[in-house]
Amino acid sequence: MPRPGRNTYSEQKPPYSYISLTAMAIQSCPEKMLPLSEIYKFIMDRFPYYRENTQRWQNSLRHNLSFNDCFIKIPRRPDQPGKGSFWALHPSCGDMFENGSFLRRRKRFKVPATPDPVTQNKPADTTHYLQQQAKLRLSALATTGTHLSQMNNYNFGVSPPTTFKHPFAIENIIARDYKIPGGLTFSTMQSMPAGYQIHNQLTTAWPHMYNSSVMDTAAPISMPSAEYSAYGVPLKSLCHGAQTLPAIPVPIKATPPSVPRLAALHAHLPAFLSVSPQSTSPTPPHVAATNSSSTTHSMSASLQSVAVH
DNA sequence: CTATGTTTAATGCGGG
DNA sequence: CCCGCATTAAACATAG
Repeated sequence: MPRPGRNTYSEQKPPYSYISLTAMAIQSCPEKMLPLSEIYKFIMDRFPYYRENTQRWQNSLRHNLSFNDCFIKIPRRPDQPGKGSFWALHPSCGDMFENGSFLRRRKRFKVPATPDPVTQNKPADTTHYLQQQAKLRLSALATTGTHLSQMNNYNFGVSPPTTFKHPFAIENIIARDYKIPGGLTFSTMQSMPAGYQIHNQLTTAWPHMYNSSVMDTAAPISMPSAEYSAYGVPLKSLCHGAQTLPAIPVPIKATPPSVPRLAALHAHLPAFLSVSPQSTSPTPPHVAATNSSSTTHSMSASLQSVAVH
């Protein structure tokens, strides 16, 4: 019998699917991308339920990452130590939980079936496609100052990068809530449409989520480097602002059906736009050297020990 | 070797 | 009841 304590609630299974949990984790960090291990950590840090049976749910989680198109892999730069890639959300997957339920999406996000304007013999579309890509990258550059490391064939689809954020957009849930000592949170409550009330309760009361102070200390589950993002971009520029674009992660989804033309794509773009890790790395050497992987897990560790009891 | 990824298959569950 | 999404298990590949 779970004794009536603070943990009673916390150990129940959170009302989120692995997909939403993962999305939360990813959205929670400024870079909008995380390595697998950090995703695990995020989840375990705030949802005690997932501190057990790790083998089971982590396998499921990995399955989800690979299986769902809404997650994309971002390669590590050579100067990024560690195993595995970073995981990010597909730029055009939008708010997958607009329907309000974090357990079940109304529709599985499927990458626009790779209409493969390239593979298909559609020269007209192809050029358009390429132009789109170029534009995307340019705007990315303009807003974030990011230099892209690797462009792969990747379909952004037509849907815009989602400008308006739902009150229940993952960002808003994750967004550090402005806590009041009482444990309540300010959110967009006041102006919340009636239909959202129920969920709003969720966002305010999260019995499953470790919030208080934990959020504040453990939230910056940032990369080993606190100064630079995965691409050596100063975090400050990417940081904060849910509106910041997802750091324009450059996906590397190993889109199965060949991608021969990618090389061609590169060729058509200004060199600085299509910098691949292998090719001339524009990254100043000092950037890489600045921080080693001296990750600091101390905080969360102590927190966990607290929660265990 | 372990962590990370990819895939397939079975099963559960909810909504239309 | 069927379809589609989610969960779980498990085999297998690969990278560090």
